[in-house]
This record gives sequence, structure tokens and C-alpha cells, in this order.
Amino acid sequence: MSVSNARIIESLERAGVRPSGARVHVLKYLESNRNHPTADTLFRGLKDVLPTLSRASVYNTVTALESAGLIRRLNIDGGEARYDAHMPDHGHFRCEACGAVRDFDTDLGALDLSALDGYTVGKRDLFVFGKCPDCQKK
Amino acid sequence: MSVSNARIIESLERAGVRPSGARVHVLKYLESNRNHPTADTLFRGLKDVLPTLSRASVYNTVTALESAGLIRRLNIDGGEARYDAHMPDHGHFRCEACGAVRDFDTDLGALDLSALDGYTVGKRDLFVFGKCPDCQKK
DNA sequence: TTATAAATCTAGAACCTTTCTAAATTTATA
DNA sequence: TATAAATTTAGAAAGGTTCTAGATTTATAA
Repeated sequence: MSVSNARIIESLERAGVRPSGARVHVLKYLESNRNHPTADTLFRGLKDVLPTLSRASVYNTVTALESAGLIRRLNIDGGEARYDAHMPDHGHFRCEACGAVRDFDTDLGALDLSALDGYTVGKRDLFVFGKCPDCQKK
Repeated sequence: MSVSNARIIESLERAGVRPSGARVHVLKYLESNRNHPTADTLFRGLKDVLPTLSRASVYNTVTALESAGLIRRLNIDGGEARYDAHMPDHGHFRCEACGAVRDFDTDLGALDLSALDGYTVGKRDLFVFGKCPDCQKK
């Protein structure tokens, strides 16, 4: 396990979120699995360590973590939301063949947002769609 | 009315889509209203001109228009999809206070996608969130 | 400790958006 | 005018998320 509970608890507390069991394990899962899981993937993936976890708690938890700025919610298509604990700016690529979502490095700061003069600018999402190398072979 | 039916029908036919009543009026609505309506807004906004229109037809129609490359579907948050007939590359700004979505000009071609070497790159979505000037005053 | 209050969690109902289904209607073709 | 194909309709169904009320857990105070 590359992420220690102590560090998870520390970042929760620093963000002003009480480190309940659900929060610790959801954040830990997201920091250990960079594959942008859905709420359902989190729910099923955490059953072992949190047998009494409910779906509602998964939603409560990701909402709390997002509000605290610890994770981001990705609405990359019309289906299930995905969650990402990797906070530095980056883009998301989604393969239209296999559905996988992966991060890619790019400088969103280079974008020209001068057309938004007078607007407060907060978070940015860059989604790129296409076909991943594996799916191109098929 | 700034968009003539004849021109709408022409672009539908050029895109290989049969110009049924629903298709003509949905596309016309989207070309005349650049406010990124939802399916429900389309449904209610077209009641006058298409009294028998059903919700299912709205969905069928926007799906057909999107497949034909005439409009794009925006999944900018977890709620309702929005539709946009303005096809040149541009960004979308969404005000977190009033919920309005508006286009803004920016050069998405300037983005560094070199991290996606080996990937086929198709459509791109840039979503920026913040507060519009009107909402900042309140 | 023990009592009390506050926060969190649970299970399932409810809700909202979208898709599906089967029948009806419309449009094109012969 | 008849036949076939495409489109549309209304409502049911599905999928994902939020809500609700009660139970549990955690923090605070005596």
C-alpha cells in the first residue's frame, strides 16, 4: 500500500474534513487508484474494507471531498460521474471504444481566456475524445 | 426569423439526414437560440410549432443531428445535457451562480496534446466554471 | 465515566433524465 | 393506390443520484 492512512487522515484534517472511516477509505482508494472510478466502482471496491458502506455514503463522501478541494468530479459524458484525486491541472482523455478515462499532462494555463474578461474563472475541464492505442489495433 | 427553413433543410440533406418536421424545427431552434437549451427546453419551446412533439422525439432528433455532425451535445455537469449548433471550436463557460452556459472564443488548437502521442484525437470539450459579471454584482 | 448533542451513516424510497418498446403515423417507392 | 420503410408517439422502464427518517458513531460536557 503506497498511501498510508496517517497521510490520508492528515490531508483530510488539513482540509477541514473529519476523517471518518468512509472518508479515509474513499480518499485512499482514489489516491491509490488513478483510473477515475465511478461511484459504483468505489462502492464495490470498498466492500472488503467497509462492509457496511452504503451507496448513499459513497455519494455523501465524494461530495464532501469535492467541496473540500481534495478530489474532483468528472462529468465526462452523460453517464456516471467519475472521481479523481489527482489535483494538479491536467486533461482527461476518454477512449470512445473501450470507455477508459486517463489523465494526460497539458498546460491548461496556456489557454487564452481573454474572451472571459469580467468573469471569475475557477475550475477548468478539458476532455479529449478519441481512440487509445490498444483499441486502434482491433 | 434569421434562419430560413430552406437553409435548414439544405444542411440536413447535405449531412444525409432526412428533413422531417422534428429535425427541421429542432435544428432551426438551435441555430436561432445560442443559449444551449436542454432537451426539456427544446420540448417546451417547440410545442407551439410542433404540438404533437414527444420527449422521445426530441432525444431521437438531437441524437440524429449529433451523429450527423450538425450539433454537439454538452455534458457540462451531472444534470441535463445541453445542445449547441455552433460547430466551430470554442470553449464553454458555465456560471456556478445562475447556471447559464455561454460560448467563448478560444483557440483549442493551441493546446499541447503531445502527451497523447499514439492516440487518435477527435472532439475536444473545454469547460470553464466561474461567476458571470451579473452574478458577481449580487 | 456518563449524558447529551452533533455529525455521520444506512437502507430504501423518490426523483430526474434518458432510453426502450410497441403501436401509430408519416413519408417514400412501386 | 398499395406497400414498405422511416419516423414519431406515449408511456413504461432503466440508470444514476439525491432525499428521508431513523440508527449509529463521534465529540463535548458534566
